[in-house]
Formats: sequence, structure tokens, C-alpha cells
Amino acid sequence: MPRAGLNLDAVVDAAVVIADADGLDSLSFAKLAMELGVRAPSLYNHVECLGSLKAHLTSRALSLLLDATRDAMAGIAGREALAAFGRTQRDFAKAHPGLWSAFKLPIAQWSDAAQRTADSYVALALAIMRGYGLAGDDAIHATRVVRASLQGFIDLEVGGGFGLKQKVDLSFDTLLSMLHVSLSQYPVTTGHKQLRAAK
Amino acid sequence: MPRAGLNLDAVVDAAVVIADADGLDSLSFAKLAMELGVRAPSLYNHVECLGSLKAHLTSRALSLLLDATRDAMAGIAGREALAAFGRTQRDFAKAHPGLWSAFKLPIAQWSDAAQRTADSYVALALAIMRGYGLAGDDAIHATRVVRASLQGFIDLEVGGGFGLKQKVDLSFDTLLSMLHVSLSQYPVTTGHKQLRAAK
DNA sequence: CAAATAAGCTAATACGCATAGTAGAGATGT
DNA sequence: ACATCTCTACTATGCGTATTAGCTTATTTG
Repeated sequence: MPRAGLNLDAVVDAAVVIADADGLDSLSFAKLAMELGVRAPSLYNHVECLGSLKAHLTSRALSLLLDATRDAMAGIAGREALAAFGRTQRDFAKAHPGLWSAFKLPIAQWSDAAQRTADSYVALALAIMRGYGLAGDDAIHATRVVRASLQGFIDLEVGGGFGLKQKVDLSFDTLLSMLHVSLSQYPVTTGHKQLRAAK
Repeated sequence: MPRAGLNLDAVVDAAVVIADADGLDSLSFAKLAMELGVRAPSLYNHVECLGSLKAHLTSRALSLLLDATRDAMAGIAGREALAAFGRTQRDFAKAHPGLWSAFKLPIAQWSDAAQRTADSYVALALAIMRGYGLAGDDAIHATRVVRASLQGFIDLEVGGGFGLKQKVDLSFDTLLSMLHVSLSQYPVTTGHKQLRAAK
């Protein structure tokens, strides 16, 4: 019985392929072992359990997305930076649907490294906010809105939530435009109190 | 062996309780049967399979949300209608986290009834868009943005994606305000071409 | 009251993750 | 070259899922 020469990286690589092809939920040790030409229990020599493997997938996903976003945002600011940020996220989700859904695992299960990578990613978003003149609590609220709307849109698109495929690109441009418009006027016309009073 | 007197509604009721309490993913026939005082295989007399049960949960969720949203939106329009639409969705997700995640099941598995209910719900959203003077493709794109951003925000909140709990209410108001501002100016300042040219 | 319907059961299959213990390949040291 | 040691991959096993088959019997229907 010759050795397969596995290591953690090779296992995670194969898991990425399976997750992207069949969906993260259908990633199993049986399938993964088959892919690697090995029996399922052998994987426990490289990974503690299935949950741990998925945590590694989350780390991998965060690293890839962070690097791609840094590249895309290099040297630009304002509306262009916002668009680059959003488009990179969307492109990543389309290229790696399995890794994309790895972001939705319980944050409590993320590794420390993943948490740090996520912090760096949030810092990129906050940099965009600075370009719109936002800081402090304003920047936090605005970042949450940007993050939530991008993630919601991409989830819907990847999950097949939009009926007509053709015009989704236009809808995404609309999202970016609406974010840009409202960020440009924040917090002047937003006024939580006004909205609450109107309610 | 006395009969338990089950039927589809009773089974779905119990499934709702379990899904909301423990999460949709941990809804199992074993747990459900235990809750109903019955053995697991007996459930197949009322439901085809686990996937079918979850489809019923989706239908139930859509009906509840549609009714609540109709009530909340009765007699109001514009900014107030938008806020009522969004707040009803958020309140529903908090009250029924299990049912909320049932919305994310593959749409292909939805029943026809669920699909029709969803159409009615989209009609409510389109009515809001009319209040902002939007129709046709503009309304479709704007509806997608509203739907995506609300869903993304609520997913993040329910999933624990926001660090500090305290200010999430403010962030949600920010989201509603930003949507209102950008919808009010749509499509004047949005201009897909402008953004694309800038890119 | 008899017969048909259907709700509950037990038993069994198939597949998932996970652990324990074993054998041997590859590395290391003499 | 040989002996030893480590660690990878294995077989065997257990437990928890969903699901099916076939039986029993409560309930309903004619």
C-alpha cells in the first residue's frame, strides 16, 4: 500500500474543487477521499474533523478574496473603489460558489487567522468609506449596509434567486449606483430621526 | 398502539418549532418524531421526504410573511411603506429564524403554491416602487436591490455577523434611509453608463 | 357488523461522520 | 547495510441520519 503523499494543503485544494463543483453542503469525506485516491479515515491524519476542514475552506476563501480585492482596489478611490470592491466580490462568488458559501459558516468556528484576514478585509471597506468622507459610527453603519447589500445580491444571484439571467449585470450596476448615490449624500439626507418620526 | 392523530399541518407545526429553536439544518425526522410522540418512519404517512417537509416550511414561511407585510403596509406609501416592508421582514426573521432560512432552499424545490405566494410578495415590492415613480425595468432592478440588501442585512444579523449588537437597529435605519434616498433619485443620478464609463 | 383505508409499528438497508487499533512505507541513526 | 522509529493509510466498528418494506390494528365506511 503505497502512500498518497497527502498534506493539509492538498486536502484543502481537493475540497475546494468539490465544494465549488457540487456545493459546500455535499462535501463529504467519502467524496473527498475518492477524489484523492484514498480511504476516508485516512483524511483524519491531515484534518481534525469535517468542521475543521470547512474552517480551513473559510480561511482559504478569505485569503483569496482579500488578495483579489487589494489588487482590484490598488490606486483608486471613491466610486471606482466601491465598484471594484463589489465586482471583485461578485466575480469571486461566481468563480468559487463553494468557497463563497463557506463565508456563511458560524463565525464562532472561524480560526484566528481567518478572523484576522476578515479584519483586513473590513479595513478595505472602511477605506472606501473614508473616500466618501465617512468615519466613526457613520463609517460603521455605512460599511454594514454596503457589506449586507453586496452579500445579499450575490447570494441571490448565485442561489438562482433572480428569474431572468440576462439583466442581472444591469441590476448589479444599479446596486453599485444606488450605494454610490446614498453614500455621497450620507448622512445629510439620510437622517434616522426623520425616518423614525415619519413612521 | 393508540394513534397519535397526526396530519400534515400538525407535522409542519412541530417542524416550525424545532427549526426556529435549533436551526433548520438540525431538523431531523428523529427529533420531529420524538416531539410528536411517534416513531420516525410514521412521519412518511404525512410527508414524502425531508426535502418535501422543508418545502412545506418554505410555503408556511411565505404565507406568514406575506400576511404580516400586507397588514404592515396597509394604507401607507412611499418612505413609510418601504420602512414597513423592511421592518416586517426583519421582525419575521427574528421571530422565526428557522423559517427565515427556509427561504434559502433551492427555488427549484419550491411548491407551486409557494411560488405563487412569492409572486404576490414581489407585487408588494413593486407597489413600493410605483410610489417612487418607478415602473418597467427600472422597477425590476430597484426591487432586486431592495430585496437583496434587506435579505443580506437580515442574514448577517440573524447569523451573528455583526459584532456589536447595540447599534444594529441604527444600522438598519441607515439601510432604509440609504434605500429611500437612492430610490428617490432613481434613475436620475444613478446612470449605469456613467458608472461604467468611469470604471 | 364486515370490509376497506390508512396510521402507526418493527426491521432492515444505505450512507454520513468519527474512532480504535494495525501494518507497512519512508526517514533516521548507527 | 541494517535496525529503529515515526507517521500515513488501512480495516473494522459504532452511531446517527434518511428511507423502504411489510405487518398490525385503529378508524372509518358501506
